Amino acid sequence: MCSTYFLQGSFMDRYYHQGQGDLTDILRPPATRVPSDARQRGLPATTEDPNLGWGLGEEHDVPTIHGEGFEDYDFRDPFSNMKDPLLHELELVIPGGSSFLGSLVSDGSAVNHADDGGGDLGCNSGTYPISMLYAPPMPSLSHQQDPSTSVNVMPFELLECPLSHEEATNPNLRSRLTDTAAAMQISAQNSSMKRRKGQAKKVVCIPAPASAANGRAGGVVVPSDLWAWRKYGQKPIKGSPYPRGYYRCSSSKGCSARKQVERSRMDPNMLVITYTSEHNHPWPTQRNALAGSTRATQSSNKNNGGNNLVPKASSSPSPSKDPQRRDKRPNDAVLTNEVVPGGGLGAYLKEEIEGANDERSEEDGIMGLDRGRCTDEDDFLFRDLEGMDGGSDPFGFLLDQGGPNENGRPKDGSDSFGGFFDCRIDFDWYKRDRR
DNA sequence: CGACTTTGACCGGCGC
DNA sequence: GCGCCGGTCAAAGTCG
Repeated sequence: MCSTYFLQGSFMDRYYHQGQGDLTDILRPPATRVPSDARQRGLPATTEDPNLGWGLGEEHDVPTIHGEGFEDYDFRDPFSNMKDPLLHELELVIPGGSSFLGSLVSDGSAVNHADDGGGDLGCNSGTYPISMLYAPPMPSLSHQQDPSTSVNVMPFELLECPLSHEEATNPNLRSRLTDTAAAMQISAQNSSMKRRKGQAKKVVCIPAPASAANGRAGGVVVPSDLWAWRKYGQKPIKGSPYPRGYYRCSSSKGCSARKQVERSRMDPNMLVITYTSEHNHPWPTQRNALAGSTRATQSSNKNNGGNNLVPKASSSPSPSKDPQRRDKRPNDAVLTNEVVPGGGLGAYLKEEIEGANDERSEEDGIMGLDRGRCTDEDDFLFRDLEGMDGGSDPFGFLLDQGGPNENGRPKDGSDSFGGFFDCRIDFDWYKRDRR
């Protein structure tokens, strides 16, 4: 059996809605409410609950859950032996600085709420699930029995999977949750993960410029990280209508850090960013980050940087016989870097994905996207992106608040990803079976 | 000039 | 062995 664990939290909303937001607000989980019948339900009243083990002496956000099935949630189990799970993993993994593989404790009795027909999965108004930990049934990651806990210790690769608010709250869509997990599994198994065992890899799912997609004005927060990235490829991905962009670190020559950015196939409002390898250089200074970044900002204002608007001259070789190589890279995604002068934390990641609402046949959607199309909605998205507050660092939660040390590493010695886990976020945990 | 993006070609792993 | 697929390379073009 394979269980999928959902993390749910509202920190993104909280952070976004706070505008620039003080990182300390993210690093420190705020006191929040607990269901009045928490005791009857066996829920922890506060994070002091030793079974929950947050250990911060503050209440944390236990979501309001409506409908049947909620009784099946047991926040004390299977995490009864864990401290903050993310940080637990951090302790296990980060010191090596090269792997995000760890163990997640499961009692093997997770409940599948995707099929229970119950009501609200548990999203408070204005919150949405952030991510999902998925335990891929990889041969090398078979379950192990932990004799001390009598529960299954399920190695997992940290995947944070798209889960939209709508998916979480709409019972009709909830069956897709398991599909999402499956899609992530397929993606993972098809990816270099399988070919590069042991390579550090982290998948982060973050909200895309959802307000643009939703047509809401303003307030778009686009993820950024400290590093400067240069796009070196884009490919359509089988099974996904959205292409995947490939980026490598341009902050320093010879840096092997890479990331892949794609829009979630399940929720176009979510971005799935996959980081691989590590930076072998100090965090870029603002000056470094600025290098070569201005054009990206400008080009994004013109849809795609210009190339796709003016068809490339016939200098390109003739199309390949390989159907995959035949004009299969739609300009669906444009992700560029933007640096915030004085912002202190470097490059924005700007993104536009075209065709999020396109209705395509699978064949067309995956293999035959028209190149160079750009919808009014995309224009709107760009306008929205331009309206971002340049002084904010919307992705700063990924970074250790203390910044890097002289070696370019976060002060705690973790790798560049570690800062992400340094953030204490009031996650709520759900467990869910995946069949 | 040097940064960027775009995009067809190339490469290697994997399944059949 | 072949084809599919994901990841990368590199030429071409853009931009400040």
